[in-house]
Amino acid sequence: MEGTPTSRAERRRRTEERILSAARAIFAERGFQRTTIRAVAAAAEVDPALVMQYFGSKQELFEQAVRIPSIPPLDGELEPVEELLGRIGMKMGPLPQATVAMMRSMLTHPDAAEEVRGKLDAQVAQLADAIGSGDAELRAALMVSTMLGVTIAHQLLGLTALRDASPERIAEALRPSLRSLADG
Amino acid sequence: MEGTPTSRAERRRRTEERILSAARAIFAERGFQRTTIRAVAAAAEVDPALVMQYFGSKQELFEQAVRIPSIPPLDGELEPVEELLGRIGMKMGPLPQATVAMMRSMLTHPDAAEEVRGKLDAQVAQLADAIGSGDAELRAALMVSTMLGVTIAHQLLGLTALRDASPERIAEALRPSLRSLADG
DNA sequence: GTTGAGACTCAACGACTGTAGAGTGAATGG
DNA sequence: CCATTCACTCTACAGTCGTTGAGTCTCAAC
Repeated sequence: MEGTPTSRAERRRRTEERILSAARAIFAERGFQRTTIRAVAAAAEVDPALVMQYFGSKQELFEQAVRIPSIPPLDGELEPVEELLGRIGMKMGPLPQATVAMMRSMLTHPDAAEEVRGKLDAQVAQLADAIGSGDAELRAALMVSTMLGVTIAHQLLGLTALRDASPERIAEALRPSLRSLADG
Repeated sequence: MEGTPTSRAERRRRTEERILSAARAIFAERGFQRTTIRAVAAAAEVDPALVMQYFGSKQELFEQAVRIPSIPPLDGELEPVEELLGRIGMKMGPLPQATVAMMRSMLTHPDAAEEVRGKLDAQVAQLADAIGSGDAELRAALMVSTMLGVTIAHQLLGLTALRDASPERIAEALRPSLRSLADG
């Protein structure tokens, strides 16, 4: 009968996911340096040595935990600028923990900085392509930077004026500003 | 004859300043956690114990080293919005190391986060006052967040599209966007 | 010149960290 | 039923950190 619900492979998979999930949460809350293998292990109800056995090193655990989603400040697959502006609201909503972990570490962990810079650069290039005109790259970079700043202020720092504001309200207030950057 | 150029008090003052300067530089480069009392002491060519003797703790060293300047993304003493927009260029120039240290630590060091949040909140309130209309506070917060994001992308992350851009060009490209936030 | 203060260093502590290796016990496969 | 695999734990090492207390050496005051 297809074995107990917990076969060996299945148990392993679940433990691994439990560790990754705990890691994401703690990395997101404290950043790379202040996150401890022991803390992750405790949150996952597992021995610290097991974390090492599965992921090899703290750095690799971070990479695995943070992998997958893209940085949302202004992502979008070659969508026209107008369409993108219409979707800012969604991009202002709650972020995946992996993204928060990445952003929280980016100013103090060189690898995270490199990763974020790369992703943002890609968004800039893509957006500049959609804009087209003269100094499109600069203006695209400012659009991405704006989204980055608002996201940080809203989600990571918790500016009081933004803390209570709904994503929709923020998006609405922000749209003209971004449009003026896109149009030039 | 007013004594040799290095009186006792004078020597002490200089050593203290040398430590503070080294601390500012290293805190700015690595953030709070990754900065080591030993590294600061080495950079100041001093024994680590002396740093403790002068400042009591790493946390106090940080506070003293980072004290003084205000967070510049959008500071200004009750100046009218237009005047402020005219001065964005200056605010986009190179930052004081103390400010960089503060910003670099703000996502991973709770005390730095609290400090930055407080200063930015104050700027928001001040700016909202200058704007006046309906949802002035939200729009002021978005202006401050925008400056924050551009500053981070430019000075801390080094987005390639912004890295080479002069402060003046950035300011010029950014002005319409900020104006649209200020006007509503 | 002697004394005392004060700038500064030496050596070490205890705590915490990432990490490694040997071990345990259950479940798997023959 | 037995041998082996494998998820998992125990224990410990080596390094680094913030921090401390006792010391040294130099200069100023009497």
